[in-house]
Amino acid sequence: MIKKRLQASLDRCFNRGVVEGLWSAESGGAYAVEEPKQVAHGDFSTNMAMIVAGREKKNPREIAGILVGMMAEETALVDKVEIAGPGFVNFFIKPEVWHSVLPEVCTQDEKFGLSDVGSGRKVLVEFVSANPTGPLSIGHGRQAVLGDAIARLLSATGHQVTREYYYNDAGRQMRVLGESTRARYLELLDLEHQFPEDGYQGEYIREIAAELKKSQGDSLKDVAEVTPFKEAAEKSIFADIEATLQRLGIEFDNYYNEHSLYDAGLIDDVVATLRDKGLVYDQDDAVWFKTTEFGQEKDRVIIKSTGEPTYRLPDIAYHREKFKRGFDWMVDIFGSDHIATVPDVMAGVQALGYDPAKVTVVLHQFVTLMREGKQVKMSTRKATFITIDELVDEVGVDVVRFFFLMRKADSQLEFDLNLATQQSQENPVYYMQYGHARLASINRKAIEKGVDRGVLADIPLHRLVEPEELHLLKALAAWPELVESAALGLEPHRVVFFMQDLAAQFHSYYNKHRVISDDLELSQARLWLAEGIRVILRNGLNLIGVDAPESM
RNA sequence: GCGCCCGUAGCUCAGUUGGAUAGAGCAACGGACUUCUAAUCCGUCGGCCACAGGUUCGAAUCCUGUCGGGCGCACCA
Repeated sequence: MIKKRLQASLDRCFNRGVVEGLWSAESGGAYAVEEPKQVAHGDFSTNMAMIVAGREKKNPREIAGILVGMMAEETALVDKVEIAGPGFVNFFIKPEVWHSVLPEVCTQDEKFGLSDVGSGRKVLVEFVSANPTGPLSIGHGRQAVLGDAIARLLSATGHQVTREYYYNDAGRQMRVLGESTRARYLELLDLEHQFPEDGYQGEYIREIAAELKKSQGDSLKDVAEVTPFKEAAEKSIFADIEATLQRLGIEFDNYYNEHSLYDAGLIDDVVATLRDKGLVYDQDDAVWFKTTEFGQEKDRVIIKSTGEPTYRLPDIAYHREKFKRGFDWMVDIFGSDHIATVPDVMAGVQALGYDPAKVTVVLHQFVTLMREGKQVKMSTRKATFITIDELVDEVGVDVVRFFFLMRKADSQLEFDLNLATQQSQENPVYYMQYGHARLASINRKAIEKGVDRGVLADIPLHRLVEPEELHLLKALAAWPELVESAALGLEPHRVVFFMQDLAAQFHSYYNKHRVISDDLELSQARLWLAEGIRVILRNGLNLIGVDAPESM
């Protein structure tokens, strides 16, 4: 929030320079305000003089000098302005400005950090989208948590978010699922059966078959159709998936069935539209989409010679529907193994006359589970498969969510089970939760001791003079901007890192200074500082869907 | 062979649209509990940011190439 105020001041100076003919408007927006790593370089710093000087072919320090003169008039905000290095302009913010942050944090409370940068834009976040052929895997879990956190961030920043789960219950996969279920069913009845070669071997299929036997007896033994088995399996598996997601604290606004695209004739319509545009042709009994027109190496089949569409076609039709449904921004969250579909869908979107720039694909890399320093091998076919449910059973929801959000999406994620199960010390989840619990504990202690923190407006916040205190206040002030950029960049891991840093600052402060002391005024000021930190920690934990405990 | 992602401390990873002396956790070693929660803190050790060029006031960040790892490259999804 302070950074934005400074940015605004700087923009005014820049514009003034334009009006006064000191420089042209060209370099507007190209300069940055950042927080220097070195305290000696002030609270904020800008490279504006260097950027302007570069365009104007002038000496950066000369431009910086003009800027310093202008900014020195911003006395409400700035204490001191300095030129440094090759032409940086460093700003030292007045302490009372940092103090003024605290009432805003505490008054806005849960709302502090929320913004309306999204200005009500309609965003569709599509994630998980696993077909109901089995329990959610660890990889799905990462995607689920990532998508959920992104959706939370977007909601927090004034976007109108719809969470959608797209699935297909009609393809070959599902037929095999039905056949696998039937085989297990017949097996239970001691009847002759043949298990499909590429069938689903998981234990859950046996359970579904057992349920079927219980409810239907042997009445299905002569049914030629695979449908009842498929439907029973789908229903059961979907119920499990939803239960798993619910455990993780994830709810969808909408489940979109691929099949509905066929029912509504939208698949045929896409083909017809593309054909009209001359972007589709027939060859070898198949229908091809001229993806080469969109910079790809070769054209792709969208309808097989069997008459069945490939996955590309419904994907394209689905994305067209997203546009038609009026979304301003579509965020697709995919595992990296789906990377091949991205260019095809984008080409399709573009071919149909929509703007592919409105679709952002977040690709996440795989998760490797580590136990005792060794990778846990997983195979869908074999029994070594670990589900997200089992992982939650072992380490709990908070740890699972936190670990999945600790890394940026496009790096591979190593999930260390030994670390995750540790209830103490190294486990970074507890570090932040402990911080929150500690803060809550301070409040309880103050009440116990009869130290009333008083009314915020009357508290002498200028008593907060320690470097650690100003540093903490600075962090609180940075929270709204952090949320904003994490949201727009679709990067929840930045929230995690920010909070770890804040928690570290607090723990350090706690060990160095006492909040409650004989000095009532100072105690009150510090109690409110503690409250401010607690607000941010809690808001942050809420944002990533991790519990903020009052005590541990 | 081609495309995308990654390569930063012994390990796991951060590093905001290029910014000033590259950070954190873990591991290792040494310290701090009669005082608000020691699930904490403080200190020490640890780096040719894979490699080589280029772009410029300035590169871990951008461009090109090389090497190494992951994921794709179907008339599977």
